[in-house]
Amino acid sequence: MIDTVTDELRTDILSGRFEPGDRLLELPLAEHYACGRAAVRSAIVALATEGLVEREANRGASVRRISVAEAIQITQARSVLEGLIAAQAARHSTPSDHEELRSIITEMEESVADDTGRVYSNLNGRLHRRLQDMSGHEIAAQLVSNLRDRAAHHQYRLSVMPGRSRESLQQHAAIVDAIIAGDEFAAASAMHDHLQSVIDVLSQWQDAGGRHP
Amino acid sequence: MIDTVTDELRTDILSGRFEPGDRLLELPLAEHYACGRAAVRSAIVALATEGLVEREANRGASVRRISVAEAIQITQARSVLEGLIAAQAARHSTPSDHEELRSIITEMEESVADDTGRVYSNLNGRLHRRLQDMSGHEIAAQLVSNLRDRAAHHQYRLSVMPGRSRESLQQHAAIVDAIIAGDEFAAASAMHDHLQSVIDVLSQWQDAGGRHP
DNA sequence: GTTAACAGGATCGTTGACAATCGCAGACTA
DNA sequence: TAGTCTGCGATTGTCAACGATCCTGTTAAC
Repeated sequence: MIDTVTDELRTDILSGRFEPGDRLLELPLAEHYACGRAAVRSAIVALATEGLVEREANRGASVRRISVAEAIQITQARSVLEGLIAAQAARHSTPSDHEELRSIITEMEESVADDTGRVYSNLNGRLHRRLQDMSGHEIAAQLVSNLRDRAAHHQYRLSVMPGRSRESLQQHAAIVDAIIAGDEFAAASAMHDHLQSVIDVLSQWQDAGGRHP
Repeated sequence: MIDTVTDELRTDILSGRFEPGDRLLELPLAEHYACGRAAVRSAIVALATEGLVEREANRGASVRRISVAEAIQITQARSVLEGLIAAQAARHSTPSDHEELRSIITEMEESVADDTGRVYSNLNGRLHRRLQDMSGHEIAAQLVSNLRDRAAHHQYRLSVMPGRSRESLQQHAAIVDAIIAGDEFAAASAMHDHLQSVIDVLSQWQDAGGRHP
C-alpha cells in the first residue's frame, strides 16, 4: 500500500496535479488516496528523500520548488550521467536496439514536421528511457530518472518552446548515430552537447530573472 | 525525531554496526534508539529510497547487500559526478581553499610515510568532502555522498589494501594541482583517472569471484 | 496606530492496540 | 519416508486517539 501511494503521489506531482509550493496535508491526501494517514506519511518521507517534496518539522510537507539555478545543476548532473549511459548504450546495444532507436527518430521527424509538440515530448522521454535500459547501467538509470523528475516542471516549460523540438531532433539523431556506430566517446559527447543546449536555455531564463518568456 | 533516528541508523549501518544482510527489526531498533516504532519505520523508508536498506512487503527490512558489480557501477557514476565537482571546484575555489587542499595533501604524505592507513582513509574522505563544498554544486555533492554511502563497505575493503594509499596519493595530488591551476578539464580528467583505478581494483575482485583477496 | 500577549483552531507527531501476513514446526497421510 | 496440511509465533501493516506545536486572528495596553 505505502509503495502504491508513493507512486500515485509522485505521479500526481509530476503531472502537475499538485504544483510547486502546494501544501501536502496528510488528512486530505489520505482521503484522496483512500488510505490511512500512516501510508501518506511514509509516501511523503520517501518523496522527501527523493527531493520532490519539502518537509518542515511540525509544519508539514509541500511540493518542492526548484529554482532555475537548481534546474541548471540538475541538468549538469544529468549531462554527465546520461553521457555515461550513452557510452554504455553504444557498447551494449544490439542490432534490434538500433532498429528501435532509428524508428523513434523517424517518429520524431514526423512529429516535428507536423509540429505536434506534445507527441515529440513523449518521444523524447521514450528515447531517453530506452537508452537507460540499453545501457544496462541501473545505478545511472535510477539517478537520471530521479533527476528528470526533479526538474520535470522546467523540462515542461522547455518542451513547449516553439522551434525547440527542431533543434533537439538533430541532437537526438547525432546521439543515436553515435550509438549505432558503437562509438562510446562520440555518444557521450553528443549527449553532452544535447544537454548543454538545455542548460543554455535555462541560463537565458535565469538571466531574464526567472520570468516566463 | 524521525530525522535523528534516520541519521543514527544510517551512521550505524555505515560504521558496520549492522552488516549487509542483517535484518532490521522494528521493535528492537525502537528500543535501541529509544523511540517508537513509527520513527523507525520512517527511517527505514527513507534509507530504503536512499538505497541503503532493502524492504520486502510483510517481511521487513534488511541492510542492502551491494555486489561488486554494483559497486563498479556506483563508482562509474561517482566518477562522472566527481569529475563535474572537480571541474567546478577548479572554477570556484579561492586561494584559501588552495591552501587547505595543499595542507590535506601534505598530511596525506605524512600518513603514507608513517603507513597509517586509518588516518589516510579519513584524509581521503575529508578531501573529497571539501571538494564537494568548494564546487558549490549541491546536486552533485548530494548524489556523490549517497553513492559513497552505498559503496562504503567496498570502499573500506579498498582502503585497507597494502600499498593502495601510496598509489592513491599521487592521483589526489594530481587532482589538487589541476584545481589550483584552475584547469577544469585537467581536474575532471585527474578525478576520472583516480576513480578508474578504483574501478580497476573492483574489477579484479569481481574476476576473482568476489572472494576477499 | 502599533505592538504584545493570548486564545483558538488546524495540523503534525507519537503512542498503543489490533489486524493481517508470513515462515516454520509438527502432525497427519499415502 | 516424502509430501502436504494446519496451527502457532513472530513481525509487519493499519488504525484511531491523544498530545505537542505552530499559525492566525483578536484583544488590550501603551
